[in-house]
Amino acid sequence: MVRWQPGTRERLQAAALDLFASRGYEQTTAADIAQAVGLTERTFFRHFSDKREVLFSGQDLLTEAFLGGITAAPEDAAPMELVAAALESAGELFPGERRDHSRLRQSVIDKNPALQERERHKLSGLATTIGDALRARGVAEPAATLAAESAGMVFGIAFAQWIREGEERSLTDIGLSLLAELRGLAGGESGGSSRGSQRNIQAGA
Amino acid sequence: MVRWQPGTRERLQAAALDLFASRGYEQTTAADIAQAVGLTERTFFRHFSDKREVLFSGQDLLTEAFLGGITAAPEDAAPMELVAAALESAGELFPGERRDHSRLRQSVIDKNPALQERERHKLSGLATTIGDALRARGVAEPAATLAAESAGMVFGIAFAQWIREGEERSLTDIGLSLLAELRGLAGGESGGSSRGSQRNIQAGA
DNA sequence: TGACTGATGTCAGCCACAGACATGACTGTA
DNA sequence: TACAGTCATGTCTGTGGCTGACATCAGTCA
Repeated sequence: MVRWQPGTRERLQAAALDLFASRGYEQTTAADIAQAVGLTERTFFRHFSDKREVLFSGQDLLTEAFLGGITAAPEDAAPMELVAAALESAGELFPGERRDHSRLRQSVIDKNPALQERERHKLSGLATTIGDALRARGVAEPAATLAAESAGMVFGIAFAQWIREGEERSLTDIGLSLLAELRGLAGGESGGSSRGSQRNIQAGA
Repeated sequence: MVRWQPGTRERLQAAALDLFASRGYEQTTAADIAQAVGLTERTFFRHFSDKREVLFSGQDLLTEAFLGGITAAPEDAAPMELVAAALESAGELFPGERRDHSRLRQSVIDKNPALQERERHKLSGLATTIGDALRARGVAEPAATLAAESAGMVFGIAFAQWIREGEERSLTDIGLSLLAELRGLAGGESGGSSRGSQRNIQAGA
């Protein structure tokens, strides 16, 4: 098992993040990254289906966390409670120590539209998978799709807040708080006089 | 104004959709599309920033429709009411006659991940713009972001339903119905016994 | 020992896309 | 009429993302 240096993917990912952060994403070629860890461009593309993907591995772990939260929830949980359970479970994947790394990674993504596209796509795939899980648990349409997409949406907003400078709450706390806010927003009197929502708490509070 | 054939962009778009639909997206080169309307590849890329973009023009119209709905809403409308207004306004952009064209276009997109990425990205950009509009109207965070993303999310789901075979309701009807469903889902008793959501109406009903 | 496997290298090629410059209507103006 | 300016287009050339085909070669297993 030591025929070649192990952890090739990880070394490529680390080198890629380094180079992207220092030199910029577009200014870094796939060959640069490969060369940085003593490999060839061709090998890079054997490990990652495309150049962007080197920043987006580990998606499966996130998906599994969401799914795990749903599976572990009580049998009679309502859709939005399943979403809450999923968010809690996913939040555990991002302890405080990971915040700095996430920040660096996100700063790279935020500078490049192509990377933002991929990020959205991943989030969207996550929502699709959650939707499948909800339907498998018997949640009907369109509730399953709405709840699943809401989960992805809340996670995305929560994550963005989590890595904001000065933010100290855990990802789970932020996510659950956003979910509560959404419930307040959506559940509000449909009649139409909820000026109250204008003075809602700040996400950063 | 007739120096060159007018409507170059539109002719390129039509040719692209044709070729993508018959031959497949990846099997169609930018040069193929250009040639189909008597132009060169270079000219194609002067009209569209990249190959995918030829399928995604007209985004501005959609954005404007959403924004128009928000602007026209009563001063004291709650965030989710603004979302409803935006959805109504956007729905008008897609009358029944456009359904078939939308279906064809979507069938191409559904077959190619790269195109799906771009589609999500556009929807996400739309949500961002809506968020700005909501904040400009005084909606606080995180309500503005949540409402804006919800608008994009509902629009996306509604659109997918609108082009489903057999669907006959208008896009606006579907969108408003989904929004109502979301409000029911989210607003439901947070206590945790809404088994009722399992028998919610089908989107296709 | 020898067949086999699996990660890697090498080579050649396609295509998306971009910069630089030329062209050839057509327009406005003197 | 002539001449300069504009603008969409063509031409040429180059880079980088990505792929298929084939070779290599260390280690594994029969």
